[in-house]
Amino acid sequence: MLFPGVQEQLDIIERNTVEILSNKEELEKKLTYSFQSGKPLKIKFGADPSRPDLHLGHSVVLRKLREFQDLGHEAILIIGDFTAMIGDPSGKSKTRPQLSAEEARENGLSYFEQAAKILDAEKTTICYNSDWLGKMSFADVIKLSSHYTVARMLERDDFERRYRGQEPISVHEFLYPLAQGMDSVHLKNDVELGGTDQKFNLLVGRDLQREYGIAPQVCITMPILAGTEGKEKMSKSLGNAICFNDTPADMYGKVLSIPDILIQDYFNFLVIEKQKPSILGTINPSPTAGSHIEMSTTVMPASLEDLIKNAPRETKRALAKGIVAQYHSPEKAEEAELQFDQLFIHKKAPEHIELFEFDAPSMPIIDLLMALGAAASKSDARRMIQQKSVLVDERKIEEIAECIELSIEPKIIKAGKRRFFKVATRKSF
RNA sequence: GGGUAGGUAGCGAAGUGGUUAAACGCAACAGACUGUAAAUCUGUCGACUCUGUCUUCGGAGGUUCGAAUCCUCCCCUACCCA
Repeated sequence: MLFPGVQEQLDIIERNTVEILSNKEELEKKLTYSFQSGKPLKIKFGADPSRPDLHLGHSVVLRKLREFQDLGHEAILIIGDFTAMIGDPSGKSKTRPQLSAEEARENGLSYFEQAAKILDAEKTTICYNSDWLGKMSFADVIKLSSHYTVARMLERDDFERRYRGQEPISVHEFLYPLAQGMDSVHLKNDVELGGTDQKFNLLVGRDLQREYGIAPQVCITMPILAGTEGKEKMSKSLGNAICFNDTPADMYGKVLSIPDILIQDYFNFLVIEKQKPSILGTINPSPTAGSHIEMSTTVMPASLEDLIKNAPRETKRALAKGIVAQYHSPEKAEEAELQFDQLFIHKKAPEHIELFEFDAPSMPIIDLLMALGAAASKSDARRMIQQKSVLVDERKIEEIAECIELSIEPKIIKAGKRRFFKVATRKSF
């Protein structure tokens, strides 16, 4: 196995990271050993299968894992099915659902399928931590917990904050970092990746490896990506996430909606390194200065900072297109952009609208909205009509009791600013 | 085991016998505006057979003309003392 030079590897690995713990030299040593012996390093990343909807925030770490793969190292994705089965109640009173063994496996599989959009699936090792954690006896657990002290646990900033704030901390919450650490003991991995919020857990793994006589892992933390609203971290439950499985149109629109100050981070963390120049190259840095005059055809790609400053809109559009292209395809990205312009600039219905067919010659508009899932209740549907946000074939619905005639020829229903449905009958009456 | 404070709509949080379907904030939805699904402004935001009706304030009973508000029991959560 041939690896790139150690320095070259370091440069790639170090990019976009927040911290390398305990230090870069340790990583360098591992890389050097690997380079000389021809043995790939084992890179561990733990996945939480209780939330199998991957979003761009996850991609930051996954991308780093992919970079390791491309350098010839072994990526190990650990599905934390054991911990998911117990149900992690950290947070407040958010009784997390306890997953059954099957659900945990299923979610884990779904996680992997999504992660494969970034990882080299062929070269990824998947492990389920129930395989070893599930076999531990109570005695093993007590022994494990004896390796750590309460004081050290309380070093963790959120534990400390909760303790001082007289908020509850369950004993098993102390066990979570230890369980995660046991994964590292079991795998004997060389490096573990995680977001900065995982720093403590990563370090526990390092400590435990040492306690169990294994070479301690290097911990690499990656930045936490802000969500589309620009403040909180990206998270499905906060509703500010862009998911791998979002449709091209959704994804494109969501990227465009981020505040301008986020463009730089998104570009740096979410765009594949080698695609960056070509994306920057497509942006016309001075679109505002006379749109009909082509200034120069041989401009060097401007720097990202300049582009954001001078052409935020164009930069963001290129970013959005680039991201959609990654998760779908360049064609879909192009299509998403056209559709977006169509919808928001030209205020027209998109070309592809989902068709719903019914077995009735006509339906009250309220029932129709319910059936389409456009309204949560009849009251909700009523409200939408009262707010004059429902259009059938461009005609605004004014009457709550109105019946819509259905035919084989589909009608287009617009509910709100950007929800469209096509409705038709299955047969003629 | 003892004590204290609590459990209110998706979340947070007022209300402590009578215009209270329940203030306010967030989220959500809609409209206007916009390079944007951002920001801002405006409106909506329990359900229904909708100018009215019905069901909600941890659960079950009870007091009362009338209860989220008072009483009893139960369940749950947090903290303090042991």
